[in-house]
Amino acid sequence: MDSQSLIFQKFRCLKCERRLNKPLELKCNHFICRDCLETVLRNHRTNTQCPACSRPLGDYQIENYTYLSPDHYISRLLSTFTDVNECHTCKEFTTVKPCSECSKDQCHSCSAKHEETHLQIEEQPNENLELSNEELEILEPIKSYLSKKEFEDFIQTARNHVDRAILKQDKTMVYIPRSGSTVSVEKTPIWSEPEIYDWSKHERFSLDDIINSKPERVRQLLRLDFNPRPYQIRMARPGLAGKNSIICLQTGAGKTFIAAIVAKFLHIRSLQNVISPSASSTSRFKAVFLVPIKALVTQQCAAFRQVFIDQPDFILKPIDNQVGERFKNLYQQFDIFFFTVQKFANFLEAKHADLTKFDLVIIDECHHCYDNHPINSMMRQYHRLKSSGYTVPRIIALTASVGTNKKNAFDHLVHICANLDCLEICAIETGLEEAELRNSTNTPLSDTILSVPKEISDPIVKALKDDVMKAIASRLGYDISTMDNQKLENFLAIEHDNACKKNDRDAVIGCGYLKKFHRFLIYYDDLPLDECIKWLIEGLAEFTASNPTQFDKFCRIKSEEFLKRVAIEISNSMEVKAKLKKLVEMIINLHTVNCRGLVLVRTKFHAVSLETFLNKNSDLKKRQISAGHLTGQGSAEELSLPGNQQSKVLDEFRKGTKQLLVATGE
DNA sequence: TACGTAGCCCCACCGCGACT
DNA sequence: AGTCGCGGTGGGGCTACGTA
Repeated sequence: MDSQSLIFQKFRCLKCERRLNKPLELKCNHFICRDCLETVLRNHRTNTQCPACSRPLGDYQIENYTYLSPDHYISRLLSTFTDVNECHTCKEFTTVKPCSECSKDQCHSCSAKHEETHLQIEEQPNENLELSNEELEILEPIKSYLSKKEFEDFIQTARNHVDRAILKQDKTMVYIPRSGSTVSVEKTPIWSEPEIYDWSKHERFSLDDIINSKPERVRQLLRLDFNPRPYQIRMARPGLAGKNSIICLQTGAGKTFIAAIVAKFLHIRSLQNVISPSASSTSRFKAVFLVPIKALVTQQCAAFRQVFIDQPDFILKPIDNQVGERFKNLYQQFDIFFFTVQKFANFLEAKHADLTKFDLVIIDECHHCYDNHPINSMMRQYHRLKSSGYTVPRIIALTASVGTNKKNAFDHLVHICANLDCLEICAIETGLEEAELRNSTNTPLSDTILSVPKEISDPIVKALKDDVMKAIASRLGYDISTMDNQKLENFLAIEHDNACKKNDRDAVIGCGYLKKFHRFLIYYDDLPLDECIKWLIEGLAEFTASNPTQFDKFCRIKSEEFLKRVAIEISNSMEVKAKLKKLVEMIINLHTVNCRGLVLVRTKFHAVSLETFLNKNSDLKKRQISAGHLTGQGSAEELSLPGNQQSKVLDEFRKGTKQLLVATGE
């Protein structure tokens, strides 16, 4: 790095790693962008620290910053070097010029190459692609990796994939036509290859023996105890051939087995190489399987053990305690590792593990590889290593939902491909494979949307809105009569904040009451009255101050009036809500021996109270249907379920002591 | 328990184009 | 010129999840 770069290094923001924008000097003499400091303060709230030296920043207030005065040397220097910034292509901090086409900063050495990419795009007369400027911008980073032909193929594949994924009628399937696919390898159908490599006569087998063999043969060669499906073999091809690939397949279609087949092949071959004295490679094959959540570690590990059934000792069993330093020993002993991605990222960070020492990284649920997700931070390290000339592991990425989680599917897919360094997208082909998949997996028989008539004005809602809430609001000078749910929610949140800042006790209390009532109305929209009332009474208990003001008393009287009113309504034996009736009806209709049901709801409270409601229902009791609830561990509420209770509920559900599961998570 | 990562839903807002 | 509908965007508020 030349001296210029070293100086500019100093102008980097500690947080965003770009050139300082509105620089602020912290007490520890480190510099940071104003916006970045605000982010730090907002996100860390209590434990704010300088990103460089970890000195506490607790006494900083967003409102109190003074910008560095213009005569400060950093500001002065920055204003002199307006043409200094990070080069968009090589990421070096140096003198740059904005590109005349896309106005992205380019350094002197990159600008020519960069301009070429625009020329190439202009040359493409292919009107089928119809890329917008935004799309071209997205594609820019990956363009430099690819030849023109590869780039076109890639776009075509991405386009087809997205179109198919969006237009598909059957939501359980994702298609990708072979013609436009970048899976450009062998065109020979798997079945038509007559010659089969005979494992019994030779102790070695090659790549071709796997990719061109019938399932039975692959089973024999890889010593599996099941027949892989033909599409699984086809989708394993890029991986077997040493290419990074994204395997896009619906849940339950055997993504994990595809990865396992690749891993097993490479593993067997590496063992042969280790044994053979003439072999160039002397190290054993190492792979790591990364999953986003803990529960998947066990699940995927079990799937791998099924594939490595003859050599399970190479697979590290899931370990839930701290590994840390011990990882180095484990690395020697085992060949296949399973981790949550966060854990693995931590190992890398702490230098317990070294990415370059792995031959294969399998990334489950790879659609998360985006923005600041831990998977992506690991991939950033991968890219850094790759660009510095290190040998990096190959990637096999698994997902069921690429291109669907973000607002712009195309953008998402391309980002995922770029982030994962994958140019191959493997998905089910229309025709034979599609039919096969349909036969071998459980697909929904039907989906139905049931409509429930809107409830006609409920006396309880009316009483709360028109009487109680209105009265409290008008005392505070709010007009909430015209606000709908969302607006009111936002309004109350803001007013509550303001009141806290101003230390306006009455307004804080009032907003507190209104928020509770509003929440109650939202819950009551879906849930049985008794559960909601129970929740409300518990919630209102927090407003019993020791020395109540006039306004406190007013609010309390109002809410007591309301609760009395509700008690009367309940004693008049109100009808069960239409929605809930329909739910019970549906459960009874669909119920058969040994079947299970899953009810998905929005909040934890929904889950818990719906469970109670269902378990109380006499019609369900008669049929011996009982429900359990499953929520996340979340933060410190009594409604959260700790991990062990989660598995307990799931166990009951599997065993069949509970046939219904009410769970959060949409 | 606190924190930081993420997604989803809803609404307000904006710009655009078609229509009156 | 004004109105309407549409689609995209951004913010607020909620959630789940893993880690320390």
